[in-house]
Amino acid sequence: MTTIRDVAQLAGVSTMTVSRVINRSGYASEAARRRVDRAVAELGYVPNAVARQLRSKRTRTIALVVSDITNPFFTVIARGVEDAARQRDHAVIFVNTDESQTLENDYLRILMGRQVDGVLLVPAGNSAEPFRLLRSQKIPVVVLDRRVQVRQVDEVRCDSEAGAYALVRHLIGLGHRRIAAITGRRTIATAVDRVAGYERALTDAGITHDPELIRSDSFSLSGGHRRMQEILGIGSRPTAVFAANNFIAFGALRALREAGLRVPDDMSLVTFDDLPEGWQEEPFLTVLAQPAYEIGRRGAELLFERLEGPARPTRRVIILPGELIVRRSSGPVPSPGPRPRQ
Amino acid sequence: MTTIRDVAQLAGVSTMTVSRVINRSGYASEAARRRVDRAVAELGYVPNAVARQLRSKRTRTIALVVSDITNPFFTVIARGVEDAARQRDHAVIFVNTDESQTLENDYLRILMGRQVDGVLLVPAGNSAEPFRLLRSQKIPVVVLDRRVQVRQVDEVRCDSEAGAYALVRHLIGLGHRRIAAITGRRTIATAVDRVAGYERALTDAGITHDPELIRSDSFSLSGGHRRMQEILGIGSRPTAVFAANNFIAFGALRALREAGLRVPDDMSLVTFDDLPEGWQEEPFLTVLAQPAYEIGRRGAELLFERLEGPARPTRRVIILPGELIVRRSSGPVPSPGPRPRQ
DNA sequence: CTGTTAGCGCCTTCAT
DNA sequence: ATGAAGGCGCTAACAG
Repeated sequence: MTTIRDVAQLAGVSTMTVSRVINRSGYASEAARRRVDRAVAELGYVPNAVARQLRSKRTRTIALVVSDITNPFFTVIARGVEDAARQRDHAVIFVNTDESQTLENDYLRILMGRQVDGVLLVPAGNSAEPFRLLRSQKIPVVVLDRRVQVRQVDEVRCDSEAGAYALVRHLIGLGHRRIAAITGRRTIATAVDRVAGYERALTDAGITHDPELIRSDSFSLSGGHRRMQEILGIGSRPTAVFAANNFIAFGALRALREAGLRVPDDMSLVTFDDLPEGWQEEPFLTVLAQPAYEIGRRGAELLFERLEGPARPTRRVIILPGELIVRRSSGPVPSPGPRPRQ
Repeated sequence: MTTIRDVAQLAGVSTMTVSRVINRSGYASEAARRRVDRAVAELGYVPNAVARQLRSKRTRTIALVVSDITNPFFTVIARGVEDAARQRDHAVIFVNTDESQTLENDYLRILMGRQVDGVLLVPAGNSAEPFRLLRSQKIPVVVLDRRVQVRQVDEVRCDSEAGAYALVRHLIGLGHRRIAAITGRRTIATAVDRVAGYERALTDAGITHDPELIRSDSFSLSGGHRRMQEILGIGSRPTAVFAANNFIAFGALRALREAGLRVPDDMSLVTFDDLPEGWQEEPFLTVLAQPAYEIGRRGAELLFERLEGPARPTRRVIILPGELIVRRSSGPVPSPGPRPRQ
């Protein structure tokens, strides 16, 4: 490995001069500059960032902690984060917690050890522990996607309550009055907020909500599938379903198809989360598209602001609007009478 | 920040003893061990990995360089890499090159500076330059997904030629004889290999291939869309299309729908790459599913083997089989005569 | 079993 | 404009 000393030797100057030339800091004569540049090129010298980090106490590295990078929503967030980080010459370490608080905790300790400058976190639970941990080492954190109980933590997310409201109001506009909701675990704030928006839409329309129509499970295919089956089993079926995320929606869709029901002819279906163009053949679901890329990008920028000027004690919460995209999965209430299937 | 010295002081031992206890290396009396553990807990001490890295010359960090993490194929690879890395206590730095060789080069230099122990690379081009660069710093590299001209580089990928062969043979089995192919830029080996498999399948079936039916463009929605439109414009239309990846397939599908053609009634469509369950409503395309997770996982494992025993000079190439999944987008040849639409 | 010494590669500080 | 000394936090190597 070639070090700054090798360069200094070849250029016939001290290591300090090399350092100054490389970092464009301080003075250096034109002659010295040229000789150093030549030596650097000749040796193929690349400064050792680790040594630099040890000296400067900054790693120019941030971490993105999500539940599963395989979820398209988080993937797009990751891309937003990466683009913002590149602009500021920072690297990004990604980790997946699989929604496990234990794993999250383990990872945060590792990341702290690695001296990351900041953390973008999609919290696996609603504990304050991770924030205490990070604060104990003075590592700034920005929470993405989820609302959190902890005070004094910056957040960037989509407005879940308003988004759910828009989706359900759309259904009500189509004439639906019995509308089911399938949401995630109530320990995750988004699951709660989306139900809140759903309930407010019903209330505003003068519809009393039937607790039997609200189901909670994991934000997963199997969760959506299971709860949709349950809903199909109850006495007076709803005519529409609001799914709290894309996985739940696909699970529900599967259950509907298995039951021989057509969407939207027999049942309307709307959901949170759109898929990026290119990941779907022909968009079909009426969705509330979250600005995932922006959540990532702005989250990272908020973090960089903290890193550069830590003297800004005020907490910041950025709530981005979602976009209602009406497609073919939502339609008018099916006419009563004999079911249209044989 | 609390350092190893603080711990040593509180525990009343030397820093070396603390180091030994923390790393479970060398001897330490039960008493010393207990006192150190207590001190560590009391101070909330987290060892500084950066200092460790500087000393030990190993960062326990690998990099994954892909074109775009937003592509589901790479996302799943990333997950495979991350899981393998976690098992070995390594962190992963992700970067996106957007298929730009310049960006790739810039990133590799940055990663070298950060002293990553190894690199998993999906090369943006077919230049040998990145490999020279990495070799100059003795950083092991494993190439994922793509075949590369450079000797002595480990590779893990799916068998593109055989996969294309299987897809096209499937079409031939359905009776198709005029089959178009839309592939990516010929600078990328996978684009070439997939056409080779396509051609071999035709040849084996005694079909002379019409160069007019082979189109090359970027591996993108717009590429697939544009080339499909062209193909629809030629004199004697094909009855089936082989798309070389999922983006091309979706672009082609869009062009077909815009032209009022139904799949598979008017035209069959098959493609490389499946979407993970949960990202699609109801799987529709006949695909050659690549084992993306395995590509990532085994690529990382190959890299770790190199890192642990660098005394294995032989090059290794792991070629994983894809899986043909027949769905509804491929069907028999449409009967001739008046077109079925108005 | 434990401690001392030295130095990883770089940059801050202070001289010159 | 340039260089020498020193140290970031940790651990190899070598004493004891």
